Amino acid sequence: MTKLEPLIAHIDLDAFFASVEQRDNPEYRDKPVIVGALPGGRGVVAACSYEAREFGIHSAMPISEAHRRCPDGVYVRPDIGKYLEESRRIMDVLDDLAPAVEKASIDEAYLDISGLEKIIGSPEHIGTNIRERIYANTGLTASVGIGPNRLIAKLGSEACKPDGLKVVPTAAVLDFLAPMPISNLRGMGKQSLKKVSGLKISTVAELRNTPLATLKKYLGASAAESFRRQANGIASHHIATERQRKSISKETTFSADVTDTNRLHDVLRNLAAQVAHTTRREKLAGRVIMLKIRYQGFETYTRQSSLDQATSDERIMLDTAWSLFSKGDLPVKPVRLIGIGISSWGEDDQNQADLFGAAAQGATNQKILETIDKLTDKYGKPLLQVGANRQKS
DNA sequence: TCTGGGGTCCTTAATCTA
DNA sequence: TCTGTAGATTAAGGACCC
Repeated sequence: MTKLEPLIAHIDLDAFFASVEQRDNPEYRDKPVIVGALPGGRGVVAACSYEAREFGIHSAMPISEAHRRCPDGVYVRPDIGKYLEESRRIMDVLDDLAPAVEKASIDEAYLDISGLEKIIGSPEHIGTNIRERIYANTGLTASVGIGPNRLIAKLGSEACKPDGLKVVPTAAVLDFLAPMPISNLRGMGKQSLKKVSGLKISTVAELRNTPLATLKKYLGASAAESFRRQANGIASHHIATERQRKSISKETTFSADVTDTNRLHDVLRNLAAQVAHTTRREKLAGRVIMLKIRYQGFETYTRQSSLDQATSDERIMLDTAWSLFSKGDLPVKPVRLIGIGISSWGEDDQNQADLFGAAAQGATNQKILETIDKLTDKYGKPLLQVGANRQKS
C-alpha cells in the first residue's frame, strides 16, 4: 500500500460574529457592523464586517477609536450563545465530510482530507464542496485553504479571504510563502518583529536566506528555529480531534477602577463561583489557583498557589485567591481588572467527584457505595462537599 | 487609540531534590 | 556530614491568538 500524502484544509468563517448578525438582522446588511463593546464604555472590537474594515476598523481596536472612525456604524453587543450554536452546526457539517476534524476556535477548524481525493475529487473540488455545504446549512460564507500541512492551509485561507478558496500544492509552497510579510508566520508578533527590526528583513524569502546563527542571535534558539522551519514550509499536519482544556478562568474589567476591598472580594467570589461551575460541569478538579490583578496603566500581575489536593469547590478557590491578594506583595492601589483561574487537573478528586455524583443520581451499585465509604473514611467530611456541590451544578 | 476575555505556549527565575 | 551541582518542578510573566 502506498503512503498517503498529507492534505490539510483550514476553514475560516468570514467576519464570523458580524456575519451572523447581518444574516439575522437584514437591516444590518451592507452596513459597517461592529460587534463588541458599545461606544462610551471600556472595551474593544471583537469582530467587524468587511464594510466596517473599509473605515480602518479591525478586531481588538479600542471601541472609542472605532467610534471615532465610524460614528454611523451599527454597534452590537456579542451574543456568544448564538455564535456557539452556529459554530456547532458548522462543525457538524465538517464532521460529516472528513474523518478527522480539529476545532481550532469558535470559527475555525482544521480537516485532515488526505485520501479524500479518491472519493470526492481534486483538492479544489473538496474545498468547493466544503464551502457550499457550510453556506447551504448556515447561510454563512467561509474561506478555505488547502495544503500539505497546517501552516500552509491556514495561510491559504488567510490569503483568499473573504469567501475564497486557495489550494497550495507541495511543489508551490516555497513560492507561495516567499513574498509574504514575516508577520504572517505563527508567533511573529509585535515583540518578535521589534527584535528582528535590526536585520532589515521583511519577507519570508529574506528570512529564509538569513543565516540561522544570525536569527538565533536576535530571537533566541527556539524561536529562530521555529521561524526558519515555517519559512521553508515545514509544519505539522497532525489533526488533534480530542483536546483536553488546560485551564479555566474568568476575569472582569471594572467600568471604573475599584479601591473598596469588600467590593473586590464580592466580585472575586462571583468569578470563583463561575469558574467552579464550569470546572464541575467539565468533571474536572484543579490543584493550582491563579489570581490576576490589573491596575491603572495596564500594570498586570498574576499570582498562583498550589493546593495539596485538587478541588472544584468555589470556596477553596475564593479563599486561595483572596489570600494571594492579601499576602501583601501586590501594590495597594485602584484595581482595573480582577480574575481567577484554575489548572493542573488532578485525577483523585475528579474521580471522587464522579463517584459522589453517580451516588447522588441514585446509583445503587454496591461497588460505588463501598468505594464512597472507603474514601469517606480516608478523607472525612470535606469530600462530602464535593458531592454536594456537584449535585447543585 | 488606550487597550475585553479566555485561552495556550514559552521563557526565565526561584526553589526543591537527588 | 557538608557542599556543590544538575535536573525537575513551580511560579510569574510575556507573547500571541481568536
